[in-house]
Amino acid sequence: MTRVLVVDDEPALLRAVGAALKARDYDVATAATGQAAIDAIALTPPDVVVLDLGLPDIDGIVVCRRVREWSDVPIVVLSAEGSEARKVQALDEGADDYVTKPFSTAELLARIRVALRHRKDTPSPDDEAVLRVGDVVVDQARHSVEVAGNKVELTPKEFAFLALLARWPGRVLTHRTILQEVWGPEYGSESQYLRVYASQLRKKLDDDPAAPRLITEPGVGYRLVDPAAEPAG
Amino acid sequence: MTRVLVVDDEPALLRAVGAALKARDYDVATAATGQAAIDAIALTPPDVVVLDLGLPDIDGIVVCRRVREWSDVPIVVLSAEGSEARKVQALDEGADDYVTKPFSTAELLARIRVALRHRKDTPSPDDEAVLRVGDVVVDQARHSVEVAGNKVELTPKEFAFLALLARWPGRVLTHRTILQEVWGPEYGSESQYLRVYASQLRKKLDDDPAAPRLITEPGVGYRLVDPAAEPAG
DNA sequence: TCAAATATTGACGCGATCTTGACGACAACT
DNA sequence: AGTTGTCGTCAAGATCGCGTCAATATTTGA
Repeated sequence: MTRVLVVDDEPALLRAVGAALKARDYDVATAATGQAAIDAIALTPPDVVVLDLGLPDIDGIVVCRRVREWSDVPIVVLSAEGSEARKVQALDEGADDYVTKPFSTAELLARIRVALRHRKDTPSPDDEAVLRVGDVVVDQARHSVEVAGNKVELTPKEFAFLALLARWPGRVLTHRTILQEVWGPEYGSESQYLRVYASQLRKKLDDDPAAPRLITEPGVGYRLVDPAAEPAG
Repeated sequence: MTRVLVVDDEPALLRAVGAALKARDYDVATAATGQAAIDAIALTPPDVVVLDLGLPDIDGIVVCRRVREWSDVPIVVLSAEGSEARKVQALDEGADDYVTKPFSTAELLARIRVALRHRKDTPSPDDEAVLRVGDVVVDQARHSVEVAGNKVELTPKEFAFLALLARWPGRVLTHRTILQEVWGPEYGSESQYLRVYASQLRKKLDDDPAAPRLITEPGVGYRLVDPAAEPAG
């Protein structure tokens, strides 16, 4: 769940903002002082911080600066002061937004959503989902398989079977595990399927019985040999 | 140099904001209408956009939404309207900040700095408005598509489907992913839609079964072939 | 409001894929 | 040697997913 840390010394405001956030299913933590806020952020980093500038111990802007030394957590500043200089200072010290009191709850929530959007992890293209086991290349993004440079056409179940083995190179996967991963959780004992598909895979992978890629572990399951791990084998 | 696009239909405001930005060594571009803004962002993507909501042609919030279809460029909204509902809507439609007129120049500049700070954090996803995959050209800003130089008319859903595939050239997008991106988060199992739209797209793209552009990955999803990535096919 | 464009849903044929049963090979154990 | 159980292989039938067309509902725009 999304964690929000609300920092303010007025219990009334904490209660109001906290309730609004909880109603939206956020996980809310609170702090009443600057030091408590810094400790809380360090101990259990929230996804976003709502920070009142008027704290009894440390100036809110200093809290911003201190936190920014080691954390990029989004900070939404609340303040009764509308002073332009103060706004500029807070924003330049690392605050991501500045809301002047009195503010509307709906607006604060919207600005919190914006802050969270910024921290949203990018669905980066760097998750190279290409598995290589020996001369077998399984590209999970393209759902394509190559063996020794030659493209191999696999059916959906064949692909799922091979990809599963390729994710655990050299490791034995039990009949039960394979069935549940490929066929679904309700399967587990239909090992005839495995024999059929292992056979088809060996055929399509052009597997040489003298130097097999797909190994049967009798009574247990199957594995894909990993030349990188056991060059002697 | 850092590029800022300022969008407003009041010359006075353009001049004032433009001057303040230029004095800080920003590279300033301007647009007076929503359409001009969208075109400018597509043509020469700025590092941040300052967008007035009160435009003569398209509503500023719609501009936000349109731009967000393909770009993550930070948008700082300006508005004379202080209405809470409008603020929330703009922020939820993709605006990163909302400044109510009259505003202080210093504050606007500080908020622009914040927006730029965010931009740096996200290295650079693909903010390309025009996608090219083989001989298919998808202009996300104009919602137009060309195949081998010929314009193709697509319905909104057809366009969204194709643009999604074009954003991930060569990659398989699962049925579920496509449904959620094109139809909405509440969809996920209506794969009949996909068959209908894939069929229509193939027809409109004049797809040759012998050299298909739109590939079905049985049991998984669809992908657009990327000749640049796999010339061997 | 009406007409056109678009989206949704149902029906159906086709082909690939999956499932199932049968059978022989092989090894371990009795 | 016989028995038993697992494995590999094959092939026939059942099933499922896909593409396609068309009818209906809904939305959009004038």
